[in-house]
Amino acid sequence: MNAITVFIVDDHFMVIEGIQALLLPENSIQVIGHASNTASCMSFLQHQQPDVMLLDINLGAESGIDLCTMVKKTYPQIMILALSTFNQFSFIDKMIDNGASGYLLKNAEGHEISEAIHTVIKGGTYLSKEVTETLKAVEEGKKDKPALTRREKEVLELIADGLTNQEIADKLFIALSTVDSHRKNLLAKFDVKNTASLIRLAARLQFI
Amino acid sequence: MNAITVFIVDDHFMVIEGIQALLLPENSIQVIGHASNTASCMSFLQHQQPDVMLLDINLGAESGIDLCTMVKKTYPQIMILALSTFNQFSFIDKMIDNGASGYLLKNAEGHEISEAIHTVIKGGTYLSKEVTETLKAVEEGKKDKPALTRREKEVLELIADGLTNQEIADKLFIALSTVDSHRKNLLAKFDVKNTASLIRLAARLQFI
DNA sequence: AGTAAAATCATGGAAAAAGGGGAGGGGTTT
DNA sequence: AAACCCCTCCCCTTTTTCCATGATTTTACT
Repeated sequence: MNAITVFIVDDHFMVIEGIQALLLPENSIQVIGHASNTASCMSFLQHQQPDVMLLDINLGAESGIDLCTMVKKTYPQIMILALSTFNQFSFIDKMIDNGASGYLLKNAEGHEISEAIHTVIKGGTYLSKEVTETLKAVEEGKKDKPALTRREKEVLELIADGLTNQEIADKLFIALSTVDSHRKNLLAKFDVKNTASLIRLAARLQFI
Repeated sequence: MNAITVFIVDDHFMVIEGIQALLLPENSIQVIGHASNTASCMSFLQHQQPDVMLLDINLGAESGIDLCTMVKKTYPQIMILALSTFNQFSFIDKMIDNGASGYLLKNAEGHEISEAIHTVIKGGTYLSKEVTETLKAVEEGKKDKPALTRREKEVLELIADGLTNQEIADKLFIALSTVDSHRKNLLAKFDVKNTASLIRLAARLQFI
């Protein structure tokens, strides 16, 4: 059986060296090259395609997420294993969406890398343990965000813009008392008791 | 002349391997060990002290910044070179404050590491080029942020926490009218006219 | 067509914030 | 010593928000 060929894309020289050192003792895996940016990666792939690609999601100014999409479009048979320091939902989600077969954190143990490579080559999906936990936490966390109605969002925005209830009423062509109602509902939904905490919480939850 | 001894602290196995691989050809530098957390680092230092320590600022759950302080307190002669993926002012600033002699980004070229090590061993300070630029940018950026006094920051935090002026006064053991004054000054400095816009702006400018 | 949710409006009162103006004491800088 | 900033405090007025309670009309969905 031939060794699995692996190509590494990372803008951190240290990491490329590290992965190579870690995979050296693995006879079933062979690192056939590496790149530190989009251009040199695509240029390499024109001549030779690995079985698995270890791809850092953060390539300095460039985006590993975009590169993932590009590679998958042209070479769908290459299995991509995302590599990242960030255990953040937005990244994980995007990479999986864009065709990655796994998400490996850089603090992975030595054996995890080869385990992940063997998993994805068989068509499986490999996620670091912490990553799985993050995905779960996000699912649960979604419940923490209050579900706002269209109008409530609108009013919230205007409050954050610094308008008073009267000004909001004028802008939306509704009565002062209506704005007051929406505002009360906002305070209730966010479970806060005044504007200051409302705005901070809304900001943290990315409503504004 | 003896080789410079180096100790590496990083929770990313790949990075440790990578640095070792990169420093291997350097005859003047010898890696004498590595650790991936605070405890094993301190325990190593009890038996042996390196000339230079490469210290990741982000050790998973632990903080490299705190470790830096600890090490410098007990072994002031060890030169510490901060290692990070993040080119962020707050980190850079804290590490330098806590006694680090340099700040190296992980996307450093191979030769940068040994260059940095040689610089700090001579008592100099080594900052990656991008880091220097960040520091400059922050200096300029400061002009956009209003300069708040100690007390104003304190009051701002408490407002954001949702406390009323009276509650803040009680907490800080000052009169209601004083809190009122600070609040008025905050509105003036941020050039806004009410709490909502104050909090949003403060959040965007990273005050809270 | 029926009903649940959302949006609309109202009244009245208490609490808090905003606006304006003034003032004294402590510390630092020039 | 004068100038300056910060922190402290006060008074008074107006505006705005917060709270309680209740009701009507749209809109959206089964």
